[in-house]
Amino acid sequence: MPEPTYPLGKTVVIERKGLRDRVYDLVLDMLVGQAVAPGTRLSIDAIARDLKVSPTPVREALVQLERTGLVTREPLKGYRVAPQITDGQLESLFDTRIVLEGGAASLAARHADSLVPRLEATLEEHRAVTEKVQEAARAGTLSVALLREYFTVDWNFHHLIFEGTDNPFLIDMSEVISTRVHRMRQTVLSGVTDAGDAVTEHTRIIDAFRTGDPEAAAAAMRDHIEKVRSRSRSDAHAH
Amino acid sequence: MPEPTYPLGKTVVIERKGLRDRVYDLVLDMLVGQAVAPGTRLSIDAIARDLKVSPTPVREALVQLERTGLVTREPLKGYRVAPQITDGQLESLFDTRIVLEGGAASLAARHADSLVPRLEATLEEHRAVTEKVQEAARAGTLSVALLREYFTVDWNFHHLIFEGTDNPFLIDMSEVISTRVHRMRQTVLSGVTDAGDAVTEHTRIIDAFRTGDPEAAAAAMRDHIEKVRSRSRSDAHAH
DNA sequence: CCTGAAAATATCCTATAGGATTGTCCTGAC
DNA sequence: GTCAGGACAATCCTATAGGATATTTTCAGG
Repeated sequence: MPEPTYPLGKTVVIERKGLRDRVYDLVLDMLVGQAVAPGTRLSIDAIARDLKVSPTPVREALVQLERTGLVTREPLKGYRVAPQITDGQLESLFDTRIVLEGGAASLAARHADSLVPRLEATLEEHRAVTEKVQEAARAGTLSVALLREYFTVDWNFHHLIFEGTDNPFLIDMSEVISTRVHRMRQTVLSGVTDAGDAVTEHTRIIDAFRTGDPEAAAAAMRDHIEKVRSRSRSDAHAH
Repeated sequence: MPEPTYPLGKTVVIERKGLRDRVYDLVLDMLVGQAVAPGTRLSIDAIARDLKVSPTPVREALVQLERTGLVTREPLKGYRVAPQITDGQLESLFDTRIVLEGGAASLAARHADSLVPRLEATLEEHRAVTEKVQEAARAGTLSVALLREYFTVDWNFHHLIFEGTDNPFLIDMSEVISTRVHRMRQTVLSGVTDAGDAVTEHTRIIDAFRTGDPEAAAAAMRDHIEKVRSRSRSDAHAH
């Protein structure tokens, strides 16, 4: 006898998470959200007291966070917010992005047909938010919330391409890149000068996808990231 | 007053690890060592009883292992050995390797001078072990230990190139690849047919590094991995 | 013999307690 | 004033206990 089907529309899968996962989400939001000084101690007991939970789930959440590179651990000494990224590491991060995202673009070109419309939709959001940012910048009322929104839609474009590869390993690695990039933007505080450039470069990437040539898509992506790198350098120098 | 320097020769850094890290190492060795059936339950309490420790450090070790993809977790249900890799995932894994290792070879070519000698040394080991494997295969006395030794020296070559990039992010990602590749070889049990081919292909990679051309190194690496992929396919088909 | 529900067992998850280690502060000697 | 040594506090780490959830077993009814 088949069980009755309930007309729930889209069946929303209820995520059954334990305390550990909720603590993880909270601490992660705190790290990528408000800027917290690198090197700050993350006391297990203190966090537990703050969140009104026992230290046990907090410990497990921090173990999980350690793998993302956002926090570092010294045995018997505790956890700290990962130190500020050095110039050398920043270059390494861009090198890695060029390798990873260039390759992802090449692979995603296989499914360009279904990918391009989604990229266009995201680009439209990106364009809209960019206008709001530029407007606010002229008026001198550039809020942190708006900046965060801008970073999010910007990254959404890159993330879509990773998902377009349909490759679980690459998608997994994109998460690692994502946290590092977001954290970098917090501290370096760049990304305002390139408000317009990013949109036009993303447009070129979509154009490359439309040709269906994987190498063209990869080249457009590499070119974009190289330009982000050079803009980032001049920002740092202007500091 | 400078503190006295102790003539300890090479100062061995004593790793201060807690119980958690030792449990992690033990379980990891068990997973990549002896073949354990995918889907096997990893009971926290059972492992704790086996190792004569409390469940707490075991839980944290498993949280850490979850990030490597070797084990999966279902909240409130427990941990399991990650399921057998599917054919589609295997293709994705090779795609990722081509992207990642091709890019790594390109970047490592910057330091080709210091890298080539180390690659040659590892290749020599690889060649020696290969002969032992072929000999044993002819005699019909191919032990698991010898096979594991072969896989190790084979991977050492690839790992050296990652280290040659001097890029912490790429090196980190190579670890993820490493565990997956080792686990795949356990189950697929390939790698015997290509005993000779791998050495010659590695030789060609070194030759490419000698030219100093990053693109040549990347191409040689991509070519090698593509060949490993096709050999893997025919092995699976022969099964 | 098979089906389905209820009890029993095993397991996961969180909380609490205590030992071990590290960092800090204070005192006293040179 | 500077440095060494010791006591105190804070923190990490492991162990144990108990509630909550999942799984297995048992058993009654068809």
